[in-house]
Amino acid sequence: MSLATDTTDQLTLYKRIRADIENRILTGEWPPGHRIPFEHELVARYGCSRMTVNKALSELAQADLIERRRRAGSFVRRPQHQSAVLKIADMRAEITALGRAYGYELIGRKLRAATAADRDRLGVKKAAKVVAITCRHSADNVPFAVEDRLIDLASVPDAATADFSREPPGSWLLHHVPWTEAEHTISAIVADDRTAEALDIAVGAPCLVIDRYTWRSARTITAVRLLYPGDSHRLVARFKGG
Amino acid sequence: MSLATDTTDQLTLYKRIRADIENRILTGEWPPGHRIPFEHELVARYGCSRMTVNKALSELAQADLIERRRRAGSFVRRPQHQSAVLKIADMRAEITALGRAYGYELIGRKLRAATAADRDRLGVKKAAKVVAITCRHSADNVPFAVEDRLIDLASVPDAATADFSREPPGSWLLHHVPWTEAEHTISAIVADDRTAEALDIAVGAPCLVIDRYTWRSARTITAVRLLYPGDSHRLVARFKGG
DNA sequence: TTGACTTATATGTCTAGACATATAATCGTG
DNA sequence: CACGATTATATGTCTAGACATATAAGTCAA
Repeated sequence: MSLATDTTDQLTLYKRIRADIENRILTGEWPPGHRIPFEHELVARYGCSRMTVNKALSELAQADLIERRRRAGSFVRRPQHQSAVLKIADMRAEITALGRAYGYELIGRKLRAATAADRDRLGVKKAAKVVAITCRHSADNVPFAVEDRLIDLASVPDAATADFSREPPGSWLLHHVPWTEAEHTISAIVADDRTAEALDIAVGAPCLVIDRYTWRSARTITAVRLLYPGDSHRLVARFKGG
Repeated sequence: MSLATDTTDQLTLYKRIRADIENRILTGEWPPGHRIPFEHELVARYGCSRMTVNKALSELAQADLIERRRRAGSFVRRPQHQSAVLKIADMRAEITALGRAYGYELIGRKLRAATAADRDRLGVKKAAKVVAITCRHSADNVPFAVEDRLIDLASVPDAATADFSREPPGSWLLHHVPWTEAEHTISAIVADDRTAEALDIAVGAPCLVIDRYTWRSARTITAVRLLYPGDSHRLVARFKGG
């Protein structure tokens, strides 16, 4: 089997080298732990300069496919933990992406000094002002999810005056506070009276719960709880890895 | 404000350049759409060769923080969709990572020709042989999740003879069929009699359901349904992005 | 056998060039 | 004005070197 003739693509050299090695790893020809040829060997094999193979190997290392160790060489990494990329677009995008009509309804909005429960939810210690928002998202006029959100005004003062009667707080935040980090907790509950009514489902029906806690460089921004009807299978995540 | 004096870290030059630009983007100083200085400008500013700033910019482009356009320049990208990295380790790792004792119990294992339902679950059309496995994972002797799995023997013939009485099929597969792709569907149900008994919870209690469908280069491998007690908040996902 | 020192070596970073290539901007023409 | 041809330019890739640095492996003494 030749090295690089299976795909006669118009690839640049370093991309071909990278693809060659990637294929060997993905097909299992070079299993985890296997030592990749040294850079100087690849240089000889492909007849190019070391910078070129270095670029290919560096990208493979960045993708966690190989591990590079000084003096020792480069090695195929063992499959990492399966990690799924869960796309949680903002609700409007999520629903319109499904080809359904997006509907939004503000149920409640309150500006208040943080209660003990608020502080706990946001993970802050000192007293602060917060906005509490409850709203509902619907798809084709059917309830899709209810949202219960807390925004820390110390981090996002503009949220005090923002008009959430038309624009969902998630979309608003996405445009005003980019590049955040977040932590998600996914769980299931059975609907209580209030939830059942909001989602138009039966009391005792299963609900999917996503708690998302968002911050930005150690500053809390918002905590949100999303409730979905449990039978809807909407959190689809694809992942690559092994 | 100086360019690179805030962090006097022992970083290599290209990493410092990358960090400088990244900071400017993350702080909002350079908002989406902003044009990054041209390579030759950065060369002048940092007093280095073009390959060095090119490496910094290439990595930022790989990380989707900037977009590079020939002749036009490099531009700060608008925040992508929030995407969460959902780590779904194999169950043993997941439980031991929590510092709890892992327990495994095979409940049933059947080798059979695929039924219509099996084919549907696996997403294959032609008849095939499958292994159906039901098992339970426990943490500190408390039921943690029940697993209901189907393995396509056409793709993984070894699974026919593998001993799943000691080793969970997930771990086994992870070691025998690396580098797969998968799709997850997350939903919620209420426990029926069988589920309630298996998880040692009340009938009607909420359960979190993860359906994972795994393939490898267009070949179906396995379909698994995991049932967790709904109150356990174990699917924690952190994400970065905006 | 163990620990400290030395050496060899593979990777990490960097340079000062080069040519390729896509494309924004300009210029000319109908 | 519209449209096609030309040009300028920023990025993309590549080279043939260089020195730095971490570390596996070998060496030697206690």
